[in-house]
Amino acid sequence: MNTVIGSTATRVMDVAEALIQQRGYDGFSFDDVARAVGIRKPSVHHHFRTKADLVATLARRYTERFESSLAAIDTARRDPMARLEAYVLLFATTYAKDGRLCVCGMLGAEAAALPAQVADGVADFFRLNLDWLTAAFRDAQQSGRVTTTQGAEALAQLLLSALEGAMIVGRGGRSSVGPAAVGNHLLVCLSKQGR
Amino acid sequence: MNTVIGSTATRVMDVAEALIQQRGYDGFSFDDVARAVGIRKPSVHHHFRTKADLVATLARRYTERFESSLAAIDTARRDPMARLEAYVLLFATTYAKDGRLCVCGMLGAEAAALPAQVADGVADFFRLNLDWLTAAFRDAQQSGRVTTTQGAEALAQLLLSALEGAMIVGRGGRSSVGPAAVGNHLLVCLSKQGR
DNA sequence: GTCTATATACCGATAGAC
DNA sequence: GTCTATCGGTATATAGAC
Repeated sequence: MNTVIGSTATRVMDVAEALIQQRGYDGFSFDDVARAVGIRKPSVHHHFRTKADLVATLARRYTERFESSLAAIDTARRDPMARLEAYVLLFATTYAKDGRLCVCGMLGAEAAALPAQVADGVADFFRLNLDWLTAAFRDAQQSGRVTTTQGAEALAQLLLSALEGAMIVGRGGRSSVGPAAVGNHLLVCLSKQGR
Repeated sequence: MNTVIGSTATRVMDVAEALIQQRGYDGFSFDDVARAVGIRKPSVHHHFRTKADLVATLARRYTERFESSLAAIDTARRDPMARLEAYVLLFATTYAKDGRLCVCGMLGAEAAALPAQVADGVADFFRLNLDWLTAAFRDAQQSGRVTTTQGAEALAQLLLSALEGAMIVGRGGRSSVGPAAVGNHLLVCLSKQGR
């Protein structure tokens, strides 16, 4: 009996995900994953034929989990601003765990050097987020909680960019400021009260 | 007589800089640089003993050039909003050239896996930018062009994060939206007119 | 499903000739 | 300043035994 939770394939994805968030696609190897999981390198290949397979699968899982979180926010919150604040919290929670970056933020930076199937998965993540945020900002504007004349699509791009960028600036600048502070400051600026 | 402009060391840095902006620190090799410059791998080592030396030197040059650009903006523009718009243009110009990322944005994402001397250079870049932006936003607030109640330091973090993030979201999401659009939208939201 | 062993290629870096 | 040759290490990936 093994006390480690989850199948080997799941544990491989968990470890690879954390390594990508800290070091990027080119910054980790199958051997790194194998050591952390407690198996040998060829055993990793048994579960994922290539590195591209592993990361593409892992990116899809990441996006699906995000999709679930967005659905949960829609269910739990009615107020548009509360939904946007909950969205910021998704990024803040990731970053709070050892300064981990968004998986697709890290991969997005490396997109020009990624296998096509991985880059496709990254694009899907951003599309999902922008669509959800656009709807959320449209609601916020219609309810009068956000009064800028900017379009909802532009506000979605702005918030997503600010959150992804805050992780990188926070890490690179060794700052205590992260996506939580940056995201909430932006929401205050956009809301009626911030003026 | 050689028609290529600049010393070999300069050309090595130019090529390495472009490779970092497209692929990141772990995404290029001395051999890649050598081929592009038209020399052999050991000749690159003659100019820069290690990869860390090369990238740290290149990052310093990048920051110094940015510092010159900021000084030029201060000289050419008096209006605080015009200065901020010119700042956005610095990122937009970089991104407009084949979708290149900010050197220190890319390296910032990889910071956890970088040699110390490189990570130090990245932190210097962000510190320089945040200091300049903080002063610019303070001026903009004192002149009444920016009326949010948020502190200038927070607004500096917000704009820098939005610009760095816009490059990554634009690249990863294969979007036509980049730092120019995102940065200018933010400035409109923060300015008196945008309300 | 995991292992040992291995193929093949590339990495950063160095020695030493020209 | 550039080269050929090479070192030692590691990368992704596969073959085949258990």
